[in-house]
Amino acid sequence: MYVGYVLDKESPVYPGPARPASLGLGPQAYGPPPPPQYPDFTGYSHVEPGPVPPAAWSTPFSAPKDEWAAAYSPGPAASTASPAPLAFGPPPDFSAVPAPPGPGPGLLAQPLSGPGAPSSPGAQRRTPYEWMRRSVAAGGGGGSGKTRTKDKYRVVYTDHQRLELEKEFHYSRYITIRRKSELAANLGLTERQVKIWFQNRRAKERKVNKKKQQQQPSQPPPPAHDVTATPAGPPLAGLCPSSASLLGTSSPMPVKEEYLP
DNA sequence: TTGTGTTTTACGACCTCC
DNA sequence: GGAGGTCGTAAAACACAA
Repeated sequence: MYVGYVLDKESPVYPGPARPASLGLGPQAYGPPPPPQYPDFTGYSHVEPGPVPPAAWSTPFSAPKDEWAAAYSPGPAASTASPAPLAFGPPPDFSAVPAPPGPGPGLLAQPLSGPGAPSSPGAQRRTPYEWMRRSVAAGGGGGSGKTRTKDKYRVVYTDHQRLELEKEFHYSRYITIRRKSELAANLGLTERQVKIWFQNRRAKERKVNKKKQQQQPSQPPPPAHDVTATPAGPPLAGLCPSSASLLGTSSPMPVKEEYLP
């Protein structure tokens, strides 16, 4: 099935910039709106000219966004940016997104210096997003030769890689094929890695949401339009059996009315 | 320093859609 | 049949208390 998988395994995890940074994740990078497989899904369109960010997730994800803003504006540099709402709108120029403290100028404006790209040197021990600094000790992430079992291993993504992935995730829970390709090229990851990262990220979000709901059992279930979880849930009932099961009464994942059949 | 709990990559199984 | 979704899980990486 995964033809490229073998190649992935045989090649360095971080083959290096596959494309010049000038490839740009600019406006065009947000290319075709919703993934073709989700024709009904418009809330996270990359080209939607509407409010920024798309109202669809501005509310449901307000909390995460706050954390997001806090996490990415820890220092003076943050003054130039409020990554939260602004960075994920149909960005006039994505490269304008401020860089996190550390690696350098524009996040996507410069090519990766490699897997070992330095990460936030000034990061503190405990930050809202610990991952922002974790990879430092891990040898800058990928390609450090970390071994697992015989042919299995896992690398630690660099801060920059995570940052960009998070940004994309906050813009849209489901990445388009095109964006996945571009992101992979720009971050020196494989498309497979990007895909899996998004899968894991969604899983994490579901887990967090589930936890939140369990912690607030007394609260009435949120209205259907209150999407506290996977708002984009492209699969939804008809598309994904797993998600469909989540739509049941016991589901901790309320679904926006407009996405319901 | 070590033990333990949590988070992060990565995969396989299974499912649906095209 | 391929691609990509969820779910469950393994194991490395990491944080932190003792």
